[in-house]
Amino acid sequence: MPELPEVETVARGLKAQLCGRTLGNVHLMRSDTVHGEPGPLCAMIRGRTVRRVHRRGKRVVIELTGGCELIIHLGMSGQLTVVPAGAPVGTHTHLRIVIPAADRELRYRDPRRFGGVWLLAGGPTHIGRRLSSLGREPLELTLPEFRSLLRRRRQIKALLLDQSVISGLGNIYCDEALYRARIHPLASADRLRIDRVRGLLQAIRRVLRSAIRARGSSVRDYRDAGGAEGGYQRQHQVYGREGRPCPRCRTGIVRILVAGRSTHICPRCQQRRTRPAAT
DNA sequence: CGCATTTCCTGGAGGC
DNA sequence: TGCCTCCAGGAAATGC
Repeated sequence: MPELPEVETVARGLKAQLCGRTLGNVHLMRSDTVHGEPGPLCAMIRGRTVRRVHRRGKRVVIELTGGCELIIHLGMSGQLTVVPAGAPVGTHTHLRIVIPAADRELRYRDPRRFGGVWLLAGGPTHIGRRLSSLGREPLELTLPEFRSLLRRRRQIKALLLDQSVISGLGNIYCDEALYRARIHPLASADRLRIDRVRGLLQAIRRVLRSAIRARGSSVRDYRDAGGAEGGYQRQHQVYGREGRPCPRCRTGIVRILVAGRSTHICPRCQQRRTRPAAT
């Protein structure tokens, strides 16, 4: 499930392959994967050159000349790869963009179709407005900013998963960060003491940075821009480890449901506690 | 407002 | 082997 570290890894891989390249023909096999500006996608992007590739939240952003951008959301099972032009086309490949000078293709494949591609035009200001509903980048948050985001009476995990608040965390990294910070996912965000808030921000940063270093988590479908798996799943301490011992205290990891998501906790390390009443 | 539930979609896992 | 059901989850919509 591509979250921030996976999308960052994909974006970095694409950057190396795409920056400075001019795009050629576009083969759109499933038209409902593309949204945004009207008009034939091919006509809109053919001949444009890739200026920059980066990540915003869980989205890959490919900036093209002429003030237009391709935004790709990988959903659950989306893969963006650059392959030799003649490589066999896998099932559920919805979009191919030829890179003529490199004799390669950018391919977008998404079996479960939770992802999508947006073509945005009209220059940076217009595009910025369209992306303005995305929340803050977790790796850029300061402690005071994080504190202010947490001043709401919401389950902490539900808040962390809310992309309009913080953009980039998904189920895996929420569970891993809450475990490392020893916070119960159902704890109310506005009742966490400052030391817990500090610890949580630190845990989020550490988990995300380690996961980026390991090139993401390949639990099921995730592959990077070169088709390779990530390695961070080997460092998961709670996610997908129901029944196995907590790395800290050996208590069995338990799976509960929070915000409609399966959630993995150590019942001993992550106890629900309420703040003592003020006297 | 917040939270639970449902929807979209498909492949893989497990039951029989 | 084959068929069925269930499950995973990001995000948006709906209901309470």
